[in-house]
Amino acid sequence: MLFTNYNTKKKIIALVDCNSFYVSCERLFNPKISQSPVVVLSNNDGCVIARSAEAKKIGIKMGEPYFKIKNIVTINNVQVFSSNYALYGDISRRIMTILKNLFPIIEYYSIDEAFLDLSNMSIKNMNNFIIDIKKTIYQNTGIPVSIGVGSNKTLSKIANHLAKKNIEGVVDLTKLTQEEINNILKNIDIEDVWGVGRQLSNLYKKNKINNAYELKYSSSSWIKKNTNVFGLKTVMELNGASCITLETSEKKKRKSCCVSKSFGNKVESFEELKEAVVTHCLNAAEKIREDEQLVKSVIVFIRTSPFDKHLFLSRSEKIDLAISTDDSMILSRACVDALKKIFAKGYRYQKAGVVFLGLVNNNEYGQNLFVDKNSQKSNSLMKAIDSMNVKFGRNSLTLADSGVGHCWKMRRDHSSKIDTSHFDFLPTVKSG
DNA sequence: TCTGGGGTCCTAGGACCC
DNA sequence: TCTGGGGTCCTAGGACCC
Repeated sequence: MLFTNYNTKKKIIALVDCNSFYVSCERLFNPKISQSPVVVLSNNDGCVIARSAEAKKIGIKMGEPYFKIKNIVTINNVQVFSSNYALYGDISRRIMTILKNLFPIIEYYSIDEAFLDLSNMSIKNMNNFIIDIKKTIYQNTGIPVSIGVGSNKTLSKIANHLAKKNIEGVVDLTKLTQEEINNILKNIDIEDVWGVGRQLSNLYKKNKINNAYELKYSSSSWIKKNTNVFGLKTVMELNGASCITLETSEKKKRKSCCVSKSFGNKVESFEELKEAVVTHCLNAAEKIREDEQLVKSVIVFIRTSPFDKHLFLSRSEKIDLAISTDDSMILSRACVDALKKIFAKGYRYQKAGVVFLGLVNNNEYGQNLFVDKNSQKSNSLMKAIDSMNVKFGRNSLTLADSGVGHCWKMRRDHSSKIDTSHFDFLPTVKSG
């Protein structure tokens, strides 16, 4: 007989997810809109990326282009905001800090979600316990959250999906019987299962797998043959196994870094494209320097709008650097070289971007025979630029190639302009 | 007129080696 | 001379997530 030292103790995983996060952040500083329908738009005021419950109710869909819903917005007096990622990032850090202090085993899954491992805690009443977490976050930040608990990540996602719909805002699946869980899974549409996107849900529906219950009891050999290991893991987790582990490392470092933006107005000239590409390159360079990483190769891509039926163009060029670097000068030179190779006249470009690949820690790259003596000088120059930009705002100190006019820059017609680092935005409290 | 941005991971297929 | 086949590594593209 084969013995393994698997920890067979049942896992307890909680997923904390902020409700309509970007909307909730805007409401924090604007309590007057706490009952109104509110939406937050993507960069360039392009699409709807967050909706309040009221906005959902009047039929505004996730990802819908803003220009298509302008009528609904006017008729229903919907409050519209351009996205303010500096604000959302700041509120997110506050919430994650609270959670980290309470629960050391935590995965920061996204800007508004975290997985907690509660397996080793002695919790008498799970429902009361997670209601307390919810209250603590609300009291300290003003952001409402939902919490779902299950025996693995996939089931905690499903629990959270249900928690969003009930009044308490929390759901615990760990005390339920198999039959009770199955009845719940029968009411979860296949496309609402974590890890099942558009392609997979089409495939599943064609094969008569329409809900989470049917996926749970589908043939694993069929799943293995027709999907990938992720598909299989999802099925196993629906069956209660724990296959997708928590990524709990303090700071997950990037493996790649991409900065890309659509233009506020279409761009045709090489000069303007160059300005945009260099600006994106400098922003990406600042990000990877903050994480103390070096870049092995860069990709530059440009494209016209996919909705523009005439003259569609999408091109990219990759350049491998001789030596991994974090030097803005070298990186932007490489980006401009790449752009020269792919630029074509006569197109109305809608988007440009820069991707850094092969990121490594800069201390892993210490002693290179070919690192020239100027690199130390450049190092201190980069540090100086970064600290100036932290002090005076992004792009305040930059390279001449990144331009100064920026007529291609983003549209943000609905910004709340809230800046949590500024005294003007401290809320006023009146007493007596 | 106007349709987001930033990530991760997996797989197939090519190049190369022995 | 033997020109098959297995292994590894890399990359582009696709799918997924929020």
